[in-house]
Amino acid sequence: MGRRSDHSRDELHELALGAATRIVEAEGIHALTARRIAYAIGYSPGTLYNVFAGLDDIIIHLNGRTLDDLARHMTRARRSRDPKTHVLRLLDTYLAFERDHPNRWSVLFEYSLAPSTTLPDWYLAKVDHALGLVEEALSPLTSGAARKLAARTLWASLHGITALAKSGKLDVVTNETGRRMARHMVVNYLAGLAHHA
Amino acid sequence: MGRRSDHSRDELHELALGAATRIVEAEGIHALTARRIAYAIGYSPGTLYNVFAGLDDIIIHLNGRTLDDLARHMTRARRSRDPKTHVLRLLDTYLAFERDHPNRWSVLFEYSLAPSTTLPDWYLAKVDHALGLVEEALSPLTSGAARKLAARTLWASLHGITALAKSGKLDVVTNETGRRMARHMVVNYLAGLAHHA
DNA sequence: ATATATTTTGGACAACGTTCAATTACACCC
DNA sequence: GGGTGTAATTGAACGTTGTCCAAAATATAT
Repeated sequence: MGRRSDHSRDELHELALGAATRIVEAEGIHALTARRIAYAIGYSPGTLYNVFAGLDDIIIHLNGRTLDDLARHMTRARRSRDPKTHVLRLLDTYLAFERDHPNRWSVLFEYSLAPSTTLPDWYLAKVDHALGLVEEALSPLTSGAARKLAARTLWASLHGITALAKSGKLDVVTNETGRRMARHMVVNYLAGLAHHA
Repeated sequence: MGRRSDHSRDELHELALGAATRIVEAEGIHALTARRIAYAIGYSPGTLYNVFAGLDDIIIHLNGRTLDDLARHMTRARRSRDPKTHVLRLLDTYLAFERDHPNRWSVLFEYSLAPSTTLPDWYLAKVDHALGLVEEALSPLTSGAARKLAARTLWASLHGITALAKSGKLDVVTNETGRRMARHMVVNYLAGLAHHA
């Protein structure tokens, strides 16, 4: 079969990412193969390679989308002038997203692409945007480069807690313990920040 | 070829893990295949499946060994009655291990085995042992279940910082920034702990 | 209508984890 | 020593995988 032009390049891009999202959401990254995505949208594997550089490229785009969704979800947190209150609310939205989309969360953070491949700029911009939400919450407490550092530290720490709790690598059983650890970390870290300031 | 008895079952176990360690250390987990391990020790792929349940099993054993090495390395940190000093020294040994064995560190923390497979007890015991080193440092500050929680929170947070810094997912460039974030987190978290106590 | 350009395909390739019948070497007994 | 049974080892096979590419088919331009 030759040229079909049922869909434009952009439409194919969109279709493929939609199918990839559904597959990952339902069955995790193990089920995400080039052939499955292709057949799910009614095309052949080769077509995907006209639109994407490869499966890694698809996963990066998928993660970009997940990052957008996560950030959008976090914007629903009620704001507060009190950093602790604000960050804890952000934490709740973060954990709710992870609870509702565990497989996409896993791909976003746990999938490690081939070494020495750097993430594209548009992706890092999305990361910055999500981090901006945390920075905003910290603004009464600190500013400038220190605030950027603090937001990244918080973000990475919460990621570590969620990741290890989820993987069972901490001998931590219940889901509730993960949330307690995360809150515990936020409360004490912010107390330290406030105390040092 | 039939029975050779060049090596006992235990020797094969040891040989395979040694080869796996070398392969991962040199080329990362992508290079770790059943065939490569087998040919590296002069046996065929099938033989590995008499000794291990599968590649995942090999990786778990490999990680157990890495965990031992990491814990042994951390015991070299000089102790201190001051929790902050002690934990910062543990952090230095941790980061030194990650610097010297980046690929093994990645496999230890970033490799996610198939979902719903729980880690064996002997593995969790090793985790507990490493966590015990952190608990020890925290003993002047807290005790019992709170200390266990604090040690796990610290460990997981540092893991998150190291992991995200390493993967380039934080728009953080230099290695030095990772260390600064980790120290920043330890200092403020412990200050919060001390302040709340 | 013809020619050119662009999509799409589907099979090919090498490599993967894993399995297993067949083969071979060892240990034991007489 | 010779025979027998057991256990270890192999290598080919299976069904996958990501990726590539010559060929085919369609859209577009002339």
